[in-house]
Amino acid sequence: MPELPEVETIRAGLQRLLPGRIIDSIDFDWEKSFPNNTMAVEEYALKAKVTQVTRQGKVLLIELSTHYTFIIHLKMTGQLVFVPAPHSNVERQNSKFAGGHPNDSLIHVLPDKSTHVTITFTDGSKLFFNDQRKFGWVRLFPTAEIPNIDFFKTLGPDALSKDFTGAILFERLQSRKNTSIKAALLDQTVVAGIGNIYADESLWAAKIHPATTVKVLSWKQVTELYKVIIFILQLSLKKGGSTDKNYVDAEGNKGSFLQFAQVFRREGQKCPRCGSIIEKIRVAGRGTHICPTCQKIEDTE
DNA sequence: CACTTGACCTGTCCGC
DNA sequence: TGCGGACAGGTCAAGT
Repeated sequence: MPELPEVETIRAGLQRLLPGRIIDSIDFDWEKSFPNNTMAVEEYALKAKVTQVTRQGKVLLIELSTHYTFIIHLKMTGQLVFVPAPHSNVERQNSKFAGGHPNDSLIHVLPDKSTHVTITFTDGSKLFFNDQRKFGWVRLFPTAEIPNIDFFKTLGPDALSKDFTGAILFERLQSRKNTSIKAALLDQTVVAGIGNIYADESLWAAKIHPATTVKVLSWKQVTELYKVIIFILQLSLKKGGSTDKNYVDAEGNKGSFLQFAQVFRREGQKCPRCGSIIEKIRVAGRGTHICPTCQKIEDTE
């Protein structure tokens, strides 16, 4: 369930840790976690240098000096954890890690049974792709061809980019006007980066019932929804994202945003705004958390 | 085309 | 204690 704040936190960590490193070898134990042509990997990934790490929505892009890029989707339980070389005192005594790497234990526990891809760099450091449920994947693509992939062609604006505004959200929602607002927010072709946690939190903050049909929402409501989406995503980014079960950042640290969540995973507790008991219902096939008092279905039909 | 549902997986929890 | 089944949720394929 890494969503935009989680993927961005990982990206920022990897951008500090990876550029300049040279890939020495790649191992994987599950074909679908690393669906790539062996020849292409040997020719364009091995001995390649990492140039930069970027992100589009929930997708991470590790760009290489060979003009190929690793496209990585973590789906629900994916992790990307960097571990310095076991005996690299230089790495482990730098300013941030003075006194030892904050997650020294990872050096000893990784790889584990959820590790499906391991990228080893020439300096002995490693990047582990762990994925308990095996839904995620690491794919190698020519960098120039990425914009032509269907997923990226249809991807909506990144929720934290300048291209995403209240007016744009309202406009893009018009293509999904007969579905629920929750389903529309989860649709990555409308806006990229929102998943179940931030959809529920945003709709609670905007006082909109998740099952509300998109077409009945007013301009004012959509504008308010836009504002709270940005606020919540930025707050989560500051807190290092949400750790429910599996999420950790590039160095194995958990995020603390769920401590600040108002409704997600809080069924049975009081709504912080009105005191009603938060309920868990099902909308768009997903577990959905609402305050039954603050979030009423609007019926203008 | 718009929209919904099931499949992909494994770990966990709940009821019997 | 063990076992079946529901559930967790991002995306795509297949269905209506």
